[in-house]
Amino acid sequence: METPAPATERPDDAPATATSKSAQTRQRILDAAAEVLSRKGYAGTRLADVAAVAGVQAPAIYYYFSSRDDLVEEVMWVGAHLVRLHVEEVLAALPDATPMMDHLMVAVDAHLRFELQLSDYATASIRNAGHVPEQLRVRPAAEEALYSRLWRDLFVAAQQAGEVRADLDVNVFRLLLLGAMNWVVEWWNPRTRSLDELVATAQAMVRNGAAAR
Amino acid sequence: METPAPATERPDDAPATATSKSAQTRQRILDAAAEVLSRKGYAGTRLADVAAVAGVQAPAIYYYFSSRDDLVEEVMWVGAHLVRLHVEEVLAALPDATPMMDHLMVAVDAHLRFELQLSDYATASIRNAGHVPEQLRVRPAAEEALYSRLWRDLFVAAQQAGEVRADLDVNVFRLLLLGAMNWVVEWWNPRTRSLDELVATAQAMVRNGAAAR
DNA sequence: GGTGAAATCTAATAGGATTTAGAAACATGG
DNA sequence: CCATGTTTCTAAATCCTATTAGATTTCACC
Repeated sequence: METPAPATERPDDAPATATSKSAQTRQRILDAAAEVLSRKGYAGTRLADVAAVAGVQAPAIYYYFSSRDDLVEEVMWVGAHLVRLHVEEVLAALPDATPMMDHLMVAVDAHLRFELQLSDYATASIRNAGHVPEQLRVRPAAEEALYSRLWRDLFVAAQQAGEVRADLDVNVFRLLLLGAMNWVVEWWNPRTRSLDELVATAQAMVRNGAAAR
Repeated sequence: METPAPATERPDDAPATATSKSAQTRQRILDAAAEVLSRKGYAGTRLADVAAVAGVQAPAIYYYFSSRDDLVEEVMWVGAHLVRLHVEEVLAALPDATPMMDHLMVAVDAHLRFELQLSDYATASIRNAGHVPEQLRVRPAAEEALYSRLWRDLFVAAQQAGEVRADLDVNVFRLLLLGAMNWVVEWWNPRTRSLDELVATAQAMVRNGAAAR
Protein backbone atom coordinates (compact mmCIF):
# COMPACT_ATOMS: atom_id res chain seq x y z
CA MET A 1 0.00 0.00 0.00
CA GLU A 2 2.51 2.55 1.08
CA THR A 3 5.31 3.45 -1.17
CA PRO A 4 8.65 4.05 0.47
CA ALA A 5 9.88 7.57 0.10
CA PRO A 6 11.11 7.70 -3.46
CA ALA A 7 12.46 11.22 -3.40
CA THR A 8 9.38 12.32 -5.21
CA GLU A 9 11.03 14.85 -7.41
CA ARG A 10 14.40 16.26 -6.72
CA PRO A 11 15.61 17.25 -3.29
CA ASP A 12 15.07 20.81 -4.47
CA ASP A 13 17.20 23.26 -2.62
CA ALA A 14 16.08 21.95 0.72
CA PRO A 15 19.22 21.21 2.70
CA ALA A 16 17.26 19.51 5.47
CA THR A 17 17.32 15.77 5.86
CA ALA A 18 14.98 13.87 3.59
CA THR A 19 13.25 12.41 6.61
CA SER A 20 12.65 15.60 8.52
CA LYS A 21 9.23 16.05 10.03
CA SER A 22 8.30 18.35 7.22
CA ALA A 23 9.35 15.94 4.49
CA GLN A 24 7.44 13.17 6.18
CA THR A 25 4.25 15.17 6.27
CA ARG A 26 4.64 16.08 2.64
CA GLN A 27 5.10 12.41 1.84
CA ARG A 28 2.04 11.48 3.87
CA ILE A 29 -0.04 13.96 1.92
CA LEU A 30 1.29 12.69 -1.38
CA ASP A 31 0.64 9.08 -0.40
CA ALA A 32 -2.87 9.99 0.66
CA ALA A 33 -3.49 11.75 -2.63
CA ALA A 34 -2.28 8.71 -4.55
CA GLU A 35 -4.55 6.45 -2.55
CA VAL A 36 -7.66 8.58 -2.95
CA LEU A 37 -6.91 9.32 -6.57
CA SER A 38 -6.49 5.64 -7.39
CA ARG A 39 -9.82 4.86 -5.80
CA LYS A 40 -12.05 7.79 -6.67
CA GLY A 41 -10.47 9.28 -9.75
CA TYR A 42 -9.73 12.89 -10.55
CA ALA A 43 -13.33 14.06 -10.36
CA GLY A 44 -14.09 12.32 -7.09
CA THR A 45 -10.97 13.37 -5.26
CA ARG A 46 -11.55 16.23 -2.84
CA LEU A 47 -8.82 17.85 -0.85
CA ALA A 48 -10.78 17.20 2.31
CA ASP A 49 -10.59 13.45 1.60
CA VAL A 50 -6.88 13.60 0.97
CA ALA A 51 -6.35 15.62 4.12
CA ALA A 52 -8.40 13.17 6.18
CA VAL A 53 -6.34 10.22 4.98
CA ALA A 54 -3.13 12.11 5.61
CA GLY A 55 -4.28 13.14 9.07
CA VAL A 56 -4.21 16.89 8.54
CA GLN A 57 -6.65 19.66 7.74
CA ALA A 58 -7.18 20.57 4.11
CA PRO A 59 -5.42 23.94 4.21
CA ALA A 60 -2.25 22.30 5.46
CA ILE A 61 -1.85 20.85 1.99
CA TYR A 62 -1.16 24.33 0.67
CA TYR A 63 1.93 24.54 2.76
CA TYR A 64 3.47 21.83 0.60
CA PHE A 65 1.69 22.15 -2.75
CA SER A 66 0.68 25.29 -4.50
CA SER A 67 -2.64 23.94 -5.72
CA ARG A 68 -4.79 20.88 -6.00
CA ASP A 69 -3.68 20.39 -9.58
CA ASP A 70 -0.07 20.66 -8.55
CA LEU A 71 -0.60 17.83 -6.09
CA VAL A 72 -2.36 15.71 -8.67
CA GLU A 73 0.33 16.31 -11.25
CA GLU A 74 3.00 15.15 -8.87
CA VAL A 75 1.15 11.95 -8.04
CA MET A 76 0.79 11.21 -11.73
CA TRP A 77 4.44 11.84 -12.40
CA VAL A 78 5.60 9.74 -9.49
CA GLY A 79 3.30 6.94 -10.61
CA ALA A 80 4.70 6.83 -14.11
CA HIS A 81 8.20 7.20 -12.77
CA LEU A 82 7.99 4.40 -10.23
CA VAL A 83 6.62 1.87 -12.69
CA ARG A 84 9.44 2.57 -15.06
CA LEU A 85 12.08 2.37 -12.35
CA HIS A 86 10.68 -0.89 -11.08
CA VAL A 87 10.56 -2.58 -14.45
CA GLU A 88 13.99 -1.29 -15.41
CA GLU A 89 15.40 -2.60 -12.18
CA VAL A 90 13.96 -6.05 -12.60
CA LEU A 91 15.15 -6.24 -16.19
CA ALA A 92 18.63 -5.12 -15.22
CA ALA A 93 18.91 -7.99 -12.78
CA LEU A 94 18.53 -10.60 -15.51
CA PRO A 95 21.59 -12.59 -16.56
CA ASP A 96 23.19 -11.40 -19.76
CA ALA A 97 22.27 -14.42 -21.81
CA THR A 98 18.56 -14.26 -21.03
CA PRO A 99 16.49 -14.64 -24.20
CA MET A 100 14.57 -11.53 -25.24
CA MET A 101 11.26 -13.34 -24.93
CA ASP A 102 12.05 -13.94 -21.28
CA HIS A 103 12.77 -10.25 -20.89
CA LEU A 104 9.24 -9.63 -22.08
CA MET A 105 7.80 -12.21 -19.70
CA VAL A 106 9.62 -10.62 -16.78
CA ALA A 107 8.50 -7.15 -17.78
CA VAL A 108 4.87 -8.27 -17.94
CA ASP A 109 5.19 -9.81 -14.51
CA ALA A 110 6.85 -6.75 -13.02
CA HIS A 111 4.38 -4.31 -14.52
CA LEU A 112 1.32 -6.18 -13.33
CA ARG A 113 2.53 -6.93 -9.85
CA PHE A 114 3.74 -3.43 -9.27
CA GLU A 115 0.56 -1.87 -10.58
CA LEU A 116 -1.72 -4.12 -8.57
CA GLN A 117 0.12 -4.72 -5.35
CA LEU A 118 2.80 -2.21 -4.70
CA SER A 119 1.73 1.17 -5.82
CA ASP A 120 -1.28 3.37 -5.45
CA TYR A 121 0.77 5.84 -7.45
CA ALA A 122 0.85 3.53 -10.45
CA THR A 123 -2.87 2.88 -10.25
CA ALA A 124 -3.64 6.55 -9.86
CA SER A 125 -1.41 7.39 -12.76
CA ILE A 126 -2.94 4.80 -15.05
CA ARG A 127 -6.56 5.41 -14.22
CA ASN A 128 -6.39 9.16 -14.51
CA ALA A 129 -3.98 9.59 -17.38
CA GLY A 130 -6.71 10.53 -19.80
CA HIS A 131 -8.93 12.37 -17.36
CA VAL A 132 -6.91 15.24 -16.00
CA PRO A 133 -6.79 18.64 -17.70
CA GLU A 134 -4.29 19.00 -20.51
CA GLN A 135 -1.90 21.18 -18.56
CA LEU A 136 -1.36 18.46 -15.96
CA ARG A 137 -0.30 15.92 -18.54
CA VAL A 138 2.91 17.43 -19.74
CA ARG A 139 5.32 16.27 -17.08
CA PRO A 140 3.75 12.84 -16.55
CA ALA A 141 3.59 12.35 -20.32
CA ALA A 142 7.33 12.73 -20.57
CA GLU A 143 7.77 9.88 -18.11
CA GLU A 144 5.27 7.74 -19.96
CA ALA A 145 7.16 8.34 -23.18
CA LEU A 146 10.29 6.93 -21.58
CA TYR A 147 8.36 3.91 -20.42
CA SER A 148 6.92 3.43 -23.87
CA ARG A 149 10.37 3.48 -25.30
CA LEU A 150 11.49 0.80 -22.88
CA TRP A 151 8.81 -1.53 -24.18
CA ARG A 152 9.44 -0.61 -27.76
CA ASP A 153 13.09 -1.49 -27.36
CA LEU A 154 12.19 -4.82 -25.81
CA PHE A 155 9.91 -5.73 -28.68
CA VAL A 156 12.25 -4.54 -31.38
CA ALA A 157 15.13 -6.45 -29.86
CA ALA A 158 13.00 -9.57 -29.55
CA GLN A 159 11.93 -9.28 -33.15
CA GLN A 160 15.46 -8.72 -34.41
CA ALA A 161 16.59 -11.73 -32.43
CA GLY A 162 14.03 -13.75 -34.32
CA GLU A 163 12.04 -14.52 -31.17
CA VAL A 164 9.03 -12.54 -32.34
CA ARG A 165 7.32 -13.08 -35.69
CA ALA A 166 8.79 -10.80 -38.32
CA ASP A 167 5.41 -9.88 -39.76
CA LEU A 168 3.96 -8.69 -36.46
CA ASP A 169 3.36 -4.97 -36.04
CA VAL A 170 5.17 -4.70 -32.75
CA ASN A 171 4.17 -1.10 -32.16
CA VAL A 172 0.48 -1.83 -32.26
CA PHE A 173 0.97 -5.09 -30.41
CA ARG A 174 2.83 -3.28 -27.66
CA LEU A 175 0.12 -0.66 -27.29
CA LEU A 176 -2.54 -3.35 -27.14
CA LEU A 177 -0.57 -5.22 -24.50
CA LEU A 178 -0.02 -2.17 -22.33
CA GLY A 179 -3.71 -1.39 -22.68
CA ALA A 180 -4.65 -4.88 -21.58
CA MET A 181 -2.41 -4.56 -18.54
CA ASN A 182 -3.49 -1.05 -17.67
CA TRP A 183 -7.16 -1.88 -17.91
CA VAL A 184 -6.67 -4.61 -15.34
CA VAL A 185 -7.03 -2.01 -12.59
CA GLU A 186 -10.64 -1.58 -13.71
CA TRP A 187 -11.67 -5.17 -13.08
CA TRP A 188 -9.15 -7.04 -11.04
CA ASN A 189 -10.26 -8.15 -7.63
CA PRO A 190 -7.66 -9.82 -5.42
CA ARG A 191 -10.42 -11.67 -3.58
CA THR A 192 -11.79 -13.47 -6.59
CA ARG A 193 -8.76 -14.00 -8.78
CA SER A 194 -5.22 -15.06 -8.18
CA LEU A 195 -2.55 -12.64 -9.29
CA ASP A 196 -0.35 -15.51 -10.33
CA GLU A 197 -2.92 -16.74 -12.77
CA LEU A 198 -3.44 -13.28 -14.19
CA VAL A 199 0.27 -12.88 -14.77
CA ALA A 200 0.51 -16.32 -16.34
CA THR A 201 -2.34 -15.61 -18.73
CA ALA A 202 -0.94 -12.25 -19.75
CA GLN A 203 2.42 -13.86 -20.37
CA ALA A 204 0.79 -16.56 -22.45
CA MET A 205 -0.97 -13.90 -24.47
CA VAL A 206 2.38 -12.38 -25.36
CA ARG A 207 4.33 -15.59 -25.78
CA ASN A 208 1.80 -17.29 -28.00
CA GLY A 209 0.53 -14.11 -29.59
CA ALA A 210 3.88 -12.79 -30.66
CA ALA A 211 6.37 -15.66 -30.73
CA ALA A 212 7.96 -16.88 -33.92
CA ARG A 213 7.08 -20.46 -34.71
CA MET B 1 -43.03 22.14 -17.29
CA GLU B 2 -43.55 18.50 -17.89
CA THR B 3 -41.18 16.15 -19.49
CA PRO B 4 -42.50 15.20 -22.87
CA ALA B 5 -40.78 11.88 -23.43
CA PRO B 6 -39.76 9.24 -20.92
CA ALA B 7 -36.58 10.79 -19.72
CA THR B 8 -34.79 7.59 -19.00
CA GLU B 9 -35.24 4.92 -21.64
CA ARG B 10 -36.32 4.71 -25.19
CA PRO B 11 -39.40 6.48 -26.46
CA ASP B 12 -41.41 3.25 -26.32
CA ASP B 13 -44.76 4.63 -25.44
CA ALA B 14 -44.08 8.09 -26.76
CA PRO B 15 -47.23 9.06 -28.64
CA ALA B 16 -45.56 11.80 -30.66
CA THR B 17 -43.58 11.02 -33.75
CA ALA B 18 -40.05 9.95 -33.00
CA THR B 19 -38.75 12.80 -35.09
CA SER B 20 -40.78 15.55 -33.52
CA LYS B 21 -38.94 18.76 -32.81
CA SER B 22 -38.81 17.88 -29.18
CA ALA B 23 -37.36 14.43 -29.74
CA GLN B 24 -34.78 15.89 -32.06
CA THR B 25 -33.60 18.41 -29.52
CA ARG B 26 -33.37 15.77 -26.86
CA GLN B 27 -31.30 13.67 -29.21
CA ARG B 28 -29.07 16.61 -30.04
CA ILE B 29 -28.40 17.15 -26.34
CA LEU B 30 -27.67 13.48 -25.80
CA ASP B 31 -25.33 13.38 -28.79
CA ALA B 32 -23.56 16.48 -27.55
CA ALA B 33 -23.17 14.95 -24.12
CA ALA B 34 -21.68 11.80 -25.63
CA GLU B 35 -19.27 13.83 -27.68
CA VAL B 36 -18.08 16.03 -24.83
CA LEU B 37 -17.98 13.14 -22.39
CA SER B 38 -15.88 11.05 -24.76
CA ARG B 39 -13.42 13.89 -25.13
CA LYS B 40 -13.22 15.50 -21.71
CA GLY B 41 -14.35 12.79 -19.35
CA TYR B 42 -16.79 12.98 -16.48
CA ALA B 43 -14.86 15.57 -14.52
CA GLY B 44 -14.26 17.86 -17.45
CA THR B 45 -17.78 17.82 -18.82
CA ARG B 46 -19.74 20.91 -17.92
CA LEU B 47 -23.35 21.40 -18.82
CA ALA B 48 -22.42 24.66 -20.50
CA ASP B 49 -20.13 22.76 -22.87
CA VAL B 50 -22.78 20.23 -23.69
CA ALA B 51 -25.31 22.97 -24.26
CA ALA B 52 -22.95 24.85 -26.54
CA VAL B 53 -22.37 21.79 -28.71
CA ALA B 54 -26.09 21.10 -28.81
CA GLY B 55 -26.84 24.67 -29.69
CA VAL B 56 -28.95 25.55 -26.68
CA GLN B 57 -28.52 27.25 -23.33
CA ALA B 58 -27.61 25.11 -20.34
CA PRO B 59 -30.97 25.31 -18.55
CA ALA B 60 -32.72 23.89 -21.59
CA ILE B 61 -31.13 20.57 -20.74
CA TYR B 62 -33.33 20.37 -17.66
CA TYR B 63 -36.38 20.26 -19.81
CA TYR B 64 -35.26 16.84 -21.04
CA PHE B 65 -33.14 15.44 -18.23
CA SER B 66 -33.72 15.74 -14.55
CA SER B 67 -30.07 16.27 -13.69
CA ARG B 68 -26.57 16.24 -15.04
CA ASP B 69 -26.03 12.77 -13.65
CA ASP B 70 -29.20 11.57 -15.29
CA LEU B 71 -27.87 12.76 -18.62
CA VAL B 72 -24.51 11.11 -18.07
CA GLU B 73 -26.10 7.86 -17.02
CA GLU B 74 -28.14 7.73 -20.18
CA VAL B 75 -25.11 8.31 -22.37
CA MET B 76 -23.28 5.51 -20.61
CA TRP B 77 -26.18 3.15 -20.98
CA VAL B 78 -26.70 3.92 -24.64
CA GLY B 79 -22.98 3.45 -25.23
CA ALA B 80 -22.88 0.01 -23.70
CA HIS B 81 -26.13 -0.90 -25.36
CA LEU B 82 -25.10 0.14 -28.86
CA VAL B 83 -21.83 -1.77 -28.79
CA ARG B 84 -23.60 -4.91 -27.76
CA LEU B 85 -26.30 -4.51 -30.40
CA HIS B 86 -23.74 -3.90 -33.10
CA VAL B 87 -21.59 -6.90 -32.26
CA GLU B 88 -24.60 -9.16 -31.85
CA GLU B 89 -25.90 -8.06 -35.21
CA VAL B 90 -22.66 -8.73 -37.01
CA LEU B 91 -22.32 -12.13 -35.39
CA ALA B 92 -25.87 -13.07 -36.25
CA ALA B 93 -25.16 -12.44 -39.91
CA LEU B 94 -22.48 -15.13 -40.05
CA PRO B 95 -23.27 -18.38 -41.87
CA ASP B 96 -24.16 -21.24 -39.57
CA ALA B 97 -21.06 -23.26 -40.26
CA THR B 98 -18.63 -20.47 -39.43
CA PRO B 99 -15.86 -21.71 -37.12
CA MET B 100 -15.92 -20.29 -33.62
CA MET B 101 -12.49 -18.74 -34.04
CA ASP B 102 -13.89 -16.73 -36.93
CA HIS B 103 -16.70 -15.59 -34.71
CA LEU B 104 -14.07 -14.19 -32.40
CA MET B 105 -12.25 -12.48 -35.26
CA VAL B 106 -15.44 -10.86 -36.42
CA ALA B 107 -16.34 -9.75 -32.92
CA VAL B 108 -12.93 -8.11 -32.47
CA ASP B 109 -13.34 -6.31 -35.76
CA ALA B 110 -16.83 -5.13 -34.95
CA HIS B 111 -15.96 -3.95 -31.46
CA LEU B 112 -12.96 -1.93 -32.55
CA ARG B 113 -14.52 -0.34 -35.59
CA PHE B 114 -17.65 0.59 -33.75
CA GLU B 115 -15.79 2.02 -30.81
CA LEU B 116 -13.40 4.06 -32.91
CA GLN B 117 -15.42 5.15 -35.86
CA LEU B 118 -19.08 4.97 -35.24
CA SER B 119 -19.87 5.95 -31.75
CA ASP B 120 -19.02 8.72 -29.34
CA TYR B 121 -21.40 6.90 -27.04
CA ALA B 122 -19.20 3.83 -26.99
CA THR B 123 -16.11 5.90 -26.35
CA ALA B 124 -17.81 7.88 -23.62
CA SER B 125 -19.08 4.71 -22.04
CA ILE B 126 -15.70 3.02 -22.07
CA ARG B 127 -13.62 5.94 -20.91
CA ASN B 128 -15.87 6.89 -18.03
CA ALA B 129 -17.01 3.49 -16.82
CA GLY B 130 -14.79 3.60 -13.78
CA HIS B 131 -14.99 7.32 -13.14
CA VAL B 132 -18.62 8.10 -12.53
CA PRO B 133 -20.18 7.90 -9.06
CA GLU B 134 -21.42 4.50 -7.98
CA GLN B 135 -25.08 5.30 -8.36
CA LEU B 136 -24.66 6.03 -12.06
CA ARG B 137 -23.16 2.64 -12.76
CA VAL B 138 -26.08 0.43 -11.99
CA ARG B 139 -28.01 0.63 -15.23
CA PRO B 140 -24.96 0.76 -17.53
CA ALA B 141 -23.38 -2.10 -15.58
CA ALA B 142 -26.32 -4.32 -16.39
CA GLU B 143 -25.71 -3.72 -20.08
CA GLU B 144 -22.02 -4.38 -19.68
CA ALA B 145 -22.77 -7.62 -17.94
CA LEU B 146 -24.77 -8.75 -20.95
CA TYR B 147 -21.92 -7.80 -23.23
CA SER B 148 -19.46 -9.66 -21.04
CA ARG B 149 -21.59 -12.73 -21.26
CA LEU B 150 -21.62 -12.52 -25.03
CA TRP B 151 -17.84 -12.69 -25.09
CA ARG B 152 -17.70 -15.36 -22.46
CA ASP B 153 -20.03 -17.51 -24.53
CA LEU B 154 -17.89 -16.99 -27.60
CA PHE B 155 -14.76 -18.08 -25.81
CA VAL B 156 -16.35 -21.02 -24.07
CA ALA B 157 -17.84 -22.26 -27.32
CA ALA B 158 -14.52 -21.85 -29.09
CA GLN B 159 -12.76 -23.76 -26.37
CA GLN B 160 -15.30 -26.56 -26.35
CA ALA B 161 -15.00 -26.80 -30.12
CA GLY B 162 -11.30 -27.39 -29.62
CA GLU B 163 -10.38 -24.17 -31.43
CA VAL B 164 -8.92 -22.60 -28.30
CA ARG B 165 -6.28 -24.25 -26.15
CA ALA B 166 -7.88 -26.25 -23.37
CA ASP B 167 -5.45 -25.00 -20.74
CA LEU B 168 -6.11 -21.32 -21.39
CA ASP B 169 -7.97 -19.39 -18.70
CA VAL B 170 -10.54 -17.94 -21.07
CA ASN B 171 -12.08 -15.68 -18.45
CA VAL B 172 -8.88 -13.86 -17.76
CA PHE B 173 -7.92 -13.90 -21.40
CA ARG B 174 -11.24 -12.34 -22.33
CA LEU B 175 -10.88 -9.59 -19.75
CA LEU B 176 -7.38 -8.84 -20.96
CA LEU B 177 -8.59 -8.70 -24.54
CA LEU B 178 -11.48 -6.39 -23.78
CA GLY B 179 -9.07 -4.21 -21.81
CA ALA B 180 -6.68 -4.04 -24.73
CA MET B 181 -9.50 -3.03 -27.05
CA ASN B 182 -11.02 -0.55 -24.63
CA TRP B 183 -7.74 1.13 -23.92
CA VAL B 184 -7.31 1.80 -27.62
CA VAL B 185 -9.42 4.93 -27.23
CA GLU B 186 -6.63 6.35 -25.07
CA TRP B 187 -3.96 6.19 -27.75
CA TRP B 188 -5.41 5.58 -31.18
CA ASN B 189 -5.01 8.36 -33.65
CA PRO B 190 -6.68 7.91 -37.04
CA ARG B 191 -4.12 10.22 -38.60
CA THR B 192 -1.10 8.19 -37.70
CA ARG B 193 -2.34 4.64 -37.77
CA SER B 194 -4.53 2.62 -40.03
CA LEU B 195 -7.59 1.09 -38.47
CA ASP B 196 -7.21 -1.97 -40.67
CA GLU B 197 -3.80 -2.67 -39.28
CA LEU B 198 -5.00 -2.21 -35.72
CA VAL B 199 -7.81 -4.67 -36.27
CA ALA B 200 -5.48 -7.15 -37.94
CA THR B 201 -3.01 -6.99 -35.06
CA ALA B 202 -5.69 -7.41 -32.43
CA GLN B 203 -7.05 -10.38 -34.32
CA ALA B 204 -3.60 -11.88 -34.54
CA MET B 205 -3.21 -11.42 -30.80
CA VAL B 206 -6.30 -13.51 -30.23
CA ARG B 207 -5.75 -16.07 -32.96
CA ASN B 208 -2.15 -16.79 -32.06
CA GLY B 209 -2.58 -16.11 -28.37
CA ALA B 210 -5.50 -18.43 -27.84
CA ALA B 211 -5.65 -20.92 -30.68
CA ALA B 212 -5.07 -24.59 -30.21
CA ARG B 213 -2.07 -25.86 -32.07
C1' DG C 1 -55.21 35.86 -36.33
C1' DG C 2 -55.90 34.12 -31.46
C1' DT C 3 -54.86 30.87 -27.90
C1' DG C 4 -52.62 27.75 -25.04
C1' DA C 5 -49.24 24.50 -24.42
C1' DA C 6 -44.43 23.38 -25.46
C1' DA C 7 -39.83 24.78 -25.66
C1' DT C 8 -36.22 27.84 -24.59
C1' DC C 9 -34.09 31.85 -22.64
C1' DT C 10 -32.19 35.32 -19.03
C1' DA C 11 -31.20 36.07 -14.54
C1' DA C 12 -30.80 34.72 -9.93
C1' DT C 13 -29.90 31.00 -6.29
C1' DA C 14 -27.40 27.60 -3.84
C1' DG C 15 -24.04 24.53 -2.44
C1' DG C 16 -19.77 22.60 -2.48
C1' DA C 17 -14.81 22.98 -3.08
C1' DT C 18 -10.63 25.33 -3.47
C1' DT C 19 -8.03 28.70 -1.81
C1' DT C 20 -6.50 32.80 1.22
C1' DA C 21 -5.75 35.27 5.77
C1' DG C 22 -4.19 35.33 9.88
C1' DA C 23 -3.71 33.36 14.34
C1' DA C 24 -2.14 29.48 17.31
C1' DA C 25 0.88 25.66 18.33
C1' DC C 26 5.24 23.69 17.89
C1' DA C 27 10.03 22.96 17.65
C1' DT C 28 14.69 24.37 18.04
C1' DG C 29 18.89 26.74 19.01
C1' DG C 30 20.77 30.40 22.07
C1' DC D 1 13.02 29.89 29.18
C1' DC D 2 13.17 33.07 25.38
C1' DA D 3 13.12 34.19 20.50
C1' DT D 4 12.43 32.94 16.03
C1' DG D 5 11.11 30.48 12.23
C1' DT D 6 8.29 26.44 10.85
C1' DT D 7 4.18 23.95 10.66
C1' DT D 8 -0.69 23.53 11.21
C1' DC D 9 -5.18 25.16 12.39
C1' DT D 10 -9.79 27.94 12.30
C1' DA D 11 -12.47 30.97 9.95
C1' DA D 12 -13.69 33.22 6.12
C1' DA D 13 -13.49 34.66 1.12
C1' DT D 14 -13.90 33.30 -3.50
C1' DC D 15 -15.03 30.77 -7.35
C1' DC D 16 -17.30 27.59 -10.15
C1' DT D 17 -21.03 25.31 -11.83
C1' DA D 18 -25.44 22.82 -11.26
C1' DT D 19 -29.89 24.03 -10.59
C1' DT D 20 -34.30 26.78 -10.04
C1' DA D 21 -37.52 30.65 -11.08
C1' DG D 22 -39.86 33.17 -13.93
C1' DA D 23 -40.33 35.41 -18.28
C1' DT D 24 -40.45 34.92 -23.22
C1' DT D 25 -40.66 32.99 -27.60
C1' DT D 26 -42.24 29.36 -30.79
C1' DC D 27 -45.63 26.83 -32.88
C1' DA D 28 -49.47 23.72 -33.76
C1' DC D 29 -54.16 24.04 -34.09
C1' DC D 30 -58.61 26.14 -33.88
